[in-house]
Amino acid sequence: MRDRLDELKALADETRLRALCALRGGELCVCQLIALLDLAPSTVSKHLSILRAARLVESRKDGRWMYYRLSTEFRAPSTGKMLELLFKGLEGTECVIADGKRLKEICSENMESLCKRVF
Amino acid sequence: MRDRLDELKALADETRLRALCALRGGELCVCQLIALLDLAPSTVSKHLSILRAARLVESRKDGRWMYYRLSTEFRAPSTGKMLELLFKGLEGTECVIADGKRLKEICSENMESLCKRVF
DNA sequence: GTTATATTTCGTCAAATAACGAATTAAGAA
DNA sequence: TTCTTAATTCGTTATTTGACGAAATATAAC
Repeated sequence: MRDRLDELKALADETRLRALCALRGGELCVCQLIALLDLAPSTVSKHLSILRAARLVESRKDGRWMYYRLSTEFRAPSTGKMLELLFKGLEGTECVIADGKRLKEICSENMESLCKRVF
Repeated sequence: MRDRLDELKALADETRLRALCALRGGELCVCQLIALLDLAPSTVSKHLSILRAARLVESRKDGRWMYYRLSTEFRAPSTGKMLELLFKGLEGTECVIADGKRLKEICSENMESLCKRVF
């Protein structure tokens, strides 16, 4: 019950849902998520730590950069299926579409200059 | 997005999850839910109104009593499937088993005397 | 009608949460 | 080494949420 509640609480926030949707396309650097979500670095970092604590995302460090991606293994097998349904339900949402466009621009940007911009 | 968030926020609370699980067995009167959850009537009523606002439960009035049941139609088709997965993941949970036993006792009780007890 | 009773609404308080900036950490780059 | 920089942790503040009891509402019982 606790595990399932942690997952649901992690999902029940617009910013974190947007971050998860963005990660569907593959791993992203924290600075890219900061640019997308347009929030303070510390705020985004906190959101990511909540998602990671619920095991919804995993991370890897590469030099100065930290990359986050959707988890492939979850605390319960049903969680993965739930997420797929959730994402399907969110596809086509105004917000998700807008984020998708914005993310394309962000990903085309050079990461060094992106970091300069967001920090 | 807002609809989906309302649903997730409604689900991201232990008391409301317990109430939903209890309703899997069929509709229940508010006083039965009060007895199960062991919270103040006003508190339980608030939780139910949150579930209803998210369209996760429906209600019908019968005389002095108000009955709540799981919705059959949701805001999005995926919601029903998500709920099934969620319930499946919760089956066998210590808390859900305990509630199941307790609910049996509660349902065997006469409703008049149950109400006397909880109010 | 009046009274009793099941439920909801409202106001309040305490705890949890999301936001930020400042300080800290960890990893190149100079 | 020292400096820069990406990211996190910490401390504070404003907002949201969950709990309760008191008051209001609605319906049956008298």
